[in-house]
Amino acid sequence: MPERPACILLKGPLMARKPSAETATAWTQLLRVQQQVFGRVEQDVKKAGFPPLSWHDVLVELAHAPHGAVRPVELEKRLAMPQYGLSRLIDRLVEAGLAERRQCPVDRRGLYVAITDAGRELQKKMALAYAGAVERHVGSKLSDIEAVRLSHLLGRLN
Amino acid sequence: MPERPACILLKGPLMARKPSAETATAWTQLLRVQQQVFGRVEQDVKKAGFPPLSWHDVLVELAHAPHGAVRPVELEKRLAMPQYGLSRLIDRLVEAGLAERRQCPVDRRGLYVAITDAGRELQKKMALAYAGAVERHVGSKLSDIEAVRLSHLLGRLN
DNA sequence: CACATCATCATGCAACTGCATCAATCTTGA
DNA sequence: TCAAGATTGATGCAGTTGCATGATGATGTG
Repeated sequence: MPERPACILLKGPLMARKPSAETATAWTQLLRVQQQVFGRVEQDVKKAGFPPLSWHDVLVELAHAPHGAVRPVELEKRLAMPQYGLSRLIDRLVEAGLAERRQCPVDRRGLYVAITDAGRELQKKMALAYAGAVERHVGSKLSDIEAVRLSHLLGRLN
Repeated sequence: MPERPACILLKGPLMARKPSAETATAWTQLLRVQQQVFGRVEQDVKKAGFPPLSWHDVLVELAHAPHGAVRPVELEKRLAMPQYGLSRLIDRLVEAGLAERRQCPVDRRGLYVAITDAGRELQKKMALAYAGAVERHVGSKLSDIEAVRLSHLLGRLN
């Protein structure tokens, strides 16, 4: 079977096939619900006196890593975060005394970001507030079966 | 801003029940997948030379409203956008000649935001690029049945 | 080796966001 | 009617993000 012939219709912006109504609804729901639920969870955590959730994401990665240290490059991949965003997030963590930068012995371009004791402590406290908020805004609204189905459907988008 | 109901169980950080593993997975998937998919769609639209998707959201609301004009208060509700965010988004739309502010005859605090011809034109073109990107990044990855199930599960979180 | 290319991380700048607050107007209730 | 309070919208400020680019060190190739 020959390749689909190069189609002039696909060249310009007009080539786009339209999504079905079902797809459109799923798209808008995805945006809206994620925004709402994320907002509620982060608000709860902030109102408990904690920094943004992204701080926690990094601290968890560090806390669970051997020696409490990870290369930024590795964090970028694990957290799907842009390089400049991570660089500045590390700035803030360092500024707050929660992490420190160390020279990487094997690659002198590179770094290790290491969690401090204060970082570990904050991470543990924050995890409680975070978990509570997720339970309140997600766990209590879905059965485990539904949660699995949701994860699975979301996974198909990746 | 509505007060959160006082709940003694929510007072300390320690009271928080932890979410199940299923819930936790659903939460992380929700964040990750939404971020990824939204990023891809918005990138596609931007690379086609269009402004952010939020512009489109407002333009669509305006375009479909009677007389092409809506009160900001109404937009806030429909788009679930914070008041100051919308106020500034309107600034940008006006600045770009896509909308204009008009005095509201029935409430002198209020406004009407009205779409311009240029706004209608952009909205139409943008809708094509937007629809194409959604079809590419969402529609093509889910059957309609799955999309309905996804919408339904997401709806339970709201 | 010498050079071009790539990988890693930082940063200047403009745009955007969140928060608090202000100004103007409307609504309510004694 | 009038004062207290609520609603509507804008804005100053600090913090954050996106984009492009720079600086430095690694890697690969002739």
